[in-house]
Amino acid sequence: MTGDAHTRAIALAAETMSEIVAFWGFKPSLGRIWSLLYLAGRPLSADEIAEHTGMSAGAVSMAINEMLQWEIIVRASLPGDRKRHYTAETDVLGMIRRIIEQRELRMVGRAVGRFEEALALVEQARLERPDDHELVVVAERLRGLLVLARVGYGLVDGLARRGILSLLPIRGQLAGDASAK
Amino acid sequence: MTGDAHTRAIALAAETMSEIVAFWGFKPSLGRIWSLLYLAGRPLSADEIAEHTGMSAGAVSMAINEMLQWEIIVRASLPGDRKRHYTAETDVLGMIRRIIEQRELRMVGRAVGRFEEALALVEQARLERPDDHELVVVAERLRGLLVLARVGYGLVDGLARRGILSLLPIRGQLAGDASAK
DNA sequence: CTGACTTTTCAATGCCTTCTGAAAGTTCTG
DNA sequence: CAGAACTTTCAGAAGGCATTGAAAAGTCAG
Repeated sequence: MTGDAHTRAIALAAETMSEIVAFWGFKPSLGRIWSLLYLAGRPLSADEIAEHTGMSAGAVSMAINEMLQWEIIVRASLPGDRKRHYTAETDVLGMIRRIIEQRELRMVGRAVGRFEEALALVEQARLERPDDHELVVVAERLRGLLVLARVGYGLVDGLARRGILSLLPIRGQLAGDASAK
Repeated sequence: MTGDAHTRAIALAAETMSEIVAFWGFKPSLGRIWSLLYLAGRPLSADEIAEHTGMSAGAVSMAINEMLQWEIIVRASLPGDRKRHYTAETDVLGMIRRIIEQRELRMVGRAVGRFEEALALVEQARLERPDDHELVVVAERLRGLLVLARVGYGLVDGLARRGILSLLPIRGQLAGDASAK
């Protein structure tokens, strides 16, 4: 890592964020770009982003549009410049809430539906072969998965509705700095 | 999807689980194999797994060892058979707790450390150039990220210690079936 | 100890996702 | 409305990751 402390700090934060969002299922470059915009503190144009990240103009364009869709960044019209500029959405908790609502909730919901479908298939098979003990086991375990998936759905739904911070109360005591800033 | 209802049900559940675990950052095949073992309700050998999933013996071996490490499946010695057999761990909540503890907690912890490092770099740069307003903005925002990361760490840590179900109380009312089974 | 059977290892392969580079499309200015 | 500036699109390239296939290692019964 080269450059002055300022540059290195931004690179380090961007790299960290890229890993976090990759872990969370997004392209790493989205995290890098968001960090760049967030820490720049002013609107940047697509080619400034390309320059700082080393990405091609095409890749930057695609990343920007993906992030606009998630409302993770925002367009900022800068007077006197024909280029479009972008700033990072700063309400990180809101971003997380939105993503949970639009992505995780959908995924868990689909899982619930598929487990229900699988269970229905087994119950149907049981009607035809009531004495098959194996089917009893499968049905029982599928019911277990289904219950779990439904509980998960309820949790995610609650998170999406109330926001991540609704989790904090359960922790009893929260580290002092959590309410700073 | 072909075969009788029983077979299709298992395939559907396995596919669903493979997507869930893939989403969660594991290889899809781990989810498929776990489902297979979970729904089989009896110990299966490596080649039975290979047969049902269509994977090669090598891939099955690697998947099995990865799952044994996470304690997601368990070895079961079957008398009279030289092959090793495996069963699925059935305590799904315990599995989740373990994974959160060993993986998510580590990752969030690393993020905290890296944001601290980045902030330290910026503070150092500020000593040299106290009038650089840009550095003030960067430092302030980095502090924001750091606070968030620390709160996240606290949350994940709480989850790992108390288990996922510690989240349920916050939901006020829980769907009736959550405490079934 | 031997040979058969089972599991592990790992280089080569194929697959899938993301990025590049350039052409096409769009928007703005004069 | 012409031309320049900027953005988007997309076919192909690159790279990363999981799987294959076969050889090596390990295990067990007799």
